[in-house]
Amino acid sequence: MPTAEIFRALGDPIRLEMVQRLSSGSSYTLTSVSTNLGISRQGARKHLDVLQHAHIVVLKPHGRDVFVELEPATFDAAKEFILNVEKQWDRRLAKLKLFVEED
Amino acid sequence: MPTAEIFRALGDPIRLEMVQRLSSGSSYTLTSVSTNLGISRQGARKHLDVLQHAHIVVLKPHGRDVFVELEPATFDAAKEFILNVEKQWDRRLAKLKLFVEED
DNA sequence: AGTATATGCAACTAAATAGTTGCATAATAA
DNA sequence: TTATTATGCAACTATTTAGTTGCATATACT
Repeated sequence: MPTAEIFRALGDPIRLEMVQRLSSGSSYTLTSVSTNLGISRQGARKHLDVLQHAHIVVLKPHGRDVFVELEPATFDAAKEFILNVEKQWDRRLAKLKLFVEED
Repeated sequence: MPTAEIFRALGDPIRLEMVQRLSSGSSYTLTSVSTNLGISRQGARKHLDVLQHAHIVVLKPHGRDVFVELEPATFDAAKEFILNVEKQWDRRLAKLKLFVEED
């Protein structure tokens, strides 16, 4: 899964809200994740498609309703990217400091 | 800065590439960040606008050229979000485990 | 002074996104 | 069985995005 697609999926207030609900709440079906977001059920459903394609979420049909579950493993790629950028940036600054200090 | 906007800015392969260059490389001007991306200078410039509005990057004009610098502090919001989701998710699983085990 | 370089700004197009409404269907509840 | 609920699918619109080209301008180099 390309990192950009994960970030892209997280790059929307409604989808972030969904993720937050899923991470903290108990059990969620499609409708329960989709209510009180200020948009229609079908609108919300499209957002869930985005999260699903980015493997942030898994949909598990169960009788008449569909349960939505978070897939926390996916966050690791995003986390790694950020941590790496910060690490490399720190190294840059360290090198720069050495360069400035040498004379 | 809303978290979603930061994620959104990172949610594109070209912008991710720019960020990676900036985190590791030495000194970058607008043109040097914008070359070898497969798009035109003006196309790349628009991506830099996105990164700038999300405060991921700062532009510092200097004579005829403009230097581009990373703003690593901004990544903290994104990192916090991810860490929080993972933490809450772990708590959920722990609680669930307790619930299942109790009888 | 004249040329080359780094950048900015604007107009335009094609494609993707976010959202809607309407209708259909399968599973549950009364 | 009839009504209700959870969902799916499709068509449609408005807006945003990604990219382009063309032209203007200011700084730097020779």
